Amino acid sequence: MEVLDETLKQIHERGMSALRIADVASSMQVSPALIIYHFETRENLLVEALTHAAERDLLKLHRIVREPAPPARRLMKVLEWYAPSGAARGWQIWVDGWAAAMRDKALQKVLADLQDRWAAEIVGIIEEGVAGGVFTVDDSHDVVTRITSLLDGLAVRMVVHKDALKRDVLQEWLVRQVAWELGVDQEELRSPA
Amino acid sequence: MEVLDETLKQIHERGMSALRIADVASSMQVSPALIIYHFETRENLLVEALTHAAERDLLKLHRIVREPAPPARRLMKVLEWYAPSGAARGWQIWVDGWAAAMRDKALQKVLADLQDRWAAEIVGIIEEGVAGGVFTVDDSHDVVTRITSLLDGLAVRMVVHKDALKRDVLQEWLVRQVAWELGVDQEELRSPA
DNA sequence: CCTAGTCCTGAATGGCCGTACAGTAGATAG
DNA sequence: CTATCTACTGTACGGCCATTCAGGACTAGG
Repeated sequence: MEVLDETLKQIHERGMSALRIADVASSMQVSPALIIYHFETRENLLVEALTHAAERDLLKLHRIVREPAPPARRLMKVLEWYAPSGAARGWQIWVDGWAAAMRDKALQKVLADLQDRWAAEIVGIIEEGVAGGVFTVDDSHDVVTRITSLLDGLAVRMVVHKDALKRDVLQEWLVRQVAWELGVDQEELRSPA
Repeated sequence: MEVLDETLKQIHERGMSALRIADVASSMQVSPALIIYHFETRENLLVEALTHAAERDLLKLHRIVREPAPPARRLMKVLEWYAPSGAARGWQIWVDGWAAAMRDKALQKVLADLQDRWAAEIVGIIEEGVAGGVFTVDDSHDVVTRITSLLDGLAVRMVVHKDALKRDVLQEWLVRQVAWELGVDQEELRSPA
């Protein structure tokens, strides 16, 4: 949906709480009333926009997970893609989303679903690796929670305190952590030149 | 300051972006104009409130750091206190703060200072431990960034997706991570019964 | 006393914005 | 051709809220 993309763009620029229907409408060259016509309320627009963003991310994630490549390779690809880059476009939205979700059940559900499906995909990769004898884990779900939590925390540092953390350092630390969690050598995870 | 405490309470209840001067004023039984009289603008009130919260946390932190106890003990005490509990009162404010700070330089500075001073205190403990031969680290500053990032990420899960993560599991994982980072045995970190 | 300063108030002001509503234009179908 | 439906618009309502302003009250210093 065009409107949802524009809404996400506006959220990225102004922040979720400052999103104005009038802005979205004028960017799309339609009347504000039309937005309400389709989405009923501003709240609802926000929820659908985040859902849309989540769905898009999950699609991309799924594509990587399906690729024909060894688990280690795919896992690192996922993490590389998920990790914030300079603009960190996607991340700003999630941080905004966390803040909003603390007081909004609908958003809470959207984020919880996103989180669950994310975790499930990664758990999948890891269990493939375990089955193939390359990874050794205690509880793959816990491992995923820990790895993604670390990533979230590091991402906050990049997004909030701009460039307090370089992207390649983040990447490096991620490799280190993953190697430890999965009982493999860091070299096996590093992407080939 | 009374007003700042009340402001923090309101932020906690309604969220930063929804804070209304009128609410703070009426809770304090004064006129809204008085708030503006003292703080000039709403923005400014928010910045000062967060600064106040940061200062309060840093004071508490410093008290723990100064205690006469082995470094390992003090480090765990700090992390136990910083970790979110059920209500997670403090944490909600920081998540809100992150979101707001992404678009507000003044807040960015407040949070960056808080972060730096936090890190510095913990680095202090770790270096004591290293000097005493109990800890082994590569770069103590990096270690702190990693540990606190993990904590932030786990905290998000507790605060946003309420109770998707039990407090004692979080604690457990923290011990695990710290033990690894500092090259000590987990048992040496666990708090004595 | 008087002056000046500080703290505080009530009552506007001004602007913003989500939302409701009544209605238009165009397409579709019977 | 008519009736209906859908997508859409302009306009206006209604409320909310930060901020301003013109003072009032109380204090302290001279």
